[in-house]
Amino acid sequence: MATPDVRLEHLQKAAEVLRVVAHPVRLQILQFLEGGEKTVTEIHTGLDLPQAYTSQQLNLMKSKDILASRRDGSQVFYRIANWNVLKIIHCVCADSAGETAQT
Amino acid sequence: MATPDVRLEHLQKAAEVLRVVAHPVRLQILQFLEGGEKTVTEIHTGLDLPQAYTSQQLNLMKSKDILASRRDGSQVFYRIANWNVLKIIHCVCADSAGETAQT
DNA sequence: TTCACATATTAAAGCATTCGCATATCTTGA
DNA sequence: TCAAGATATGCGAATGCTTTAATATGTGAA
Repeated sequence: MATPDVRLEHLQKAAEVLRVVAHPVRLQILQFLEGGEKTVTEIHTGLDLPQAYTSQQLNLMKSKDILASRRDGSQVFYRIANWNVLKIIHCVCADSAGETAQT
Repeated sequence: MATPDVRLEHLQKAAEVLRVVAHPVRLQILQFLEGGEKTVTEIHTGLDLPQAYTSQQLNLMKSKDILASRRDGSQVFYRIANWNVLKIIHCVCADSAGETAQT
């Protein structure tokens, strides 16, 4: 019995989160962080990405509350703040993985 | 123990599907189709969208195998073909809904 | 303060998406 | 065949995203 407009707002916000997640590099980072928090250096060397580029993606995801960060000295640790995005990844990876092969 | 490259391919494909889903109108259409197949007219009048625009979005999602269609006379019925996208929607809606209010 | 390391910011070029509009195609009934 | 309803297609301007490169800032040690 709710007006459809209420849902539109939800969908708007949902789409916003999805749009950020819908990117190969950002998906890669999120998977990498599934094992626990990591520094920027660990991420950009571990995934072989330029430092500045990595920092940009991290900050983008942080601005959408998908990631959170913690500073320790000169290093900054990033971690997953919105674990629903991980569920999303598992859904969509189960999807494309299910058709091609198993891990 | 797999090379990371194998996963990159997956992520690339996953991101592609996600990018199509990550759009308010397309999310709206997908939710609308959750109840079962509907004609283009039902969709575009039900959601108050221009017909041509609706058809474009439907065809885009069909081209990515998210939707499938069936013709019956002059009408075309669209239905969800990839039910994983529905799971995705539920994840991301549970997310944004959980923080604001319940229905 | 100065150096070296870690991280963040900014600008810009190239490319893709969005969405409205006009119009084309397809289908059925008269 | 013609008209009308249902669906699809092509075009284009505005907007947004991606990515690189250069550079700035922040931190700790000497």
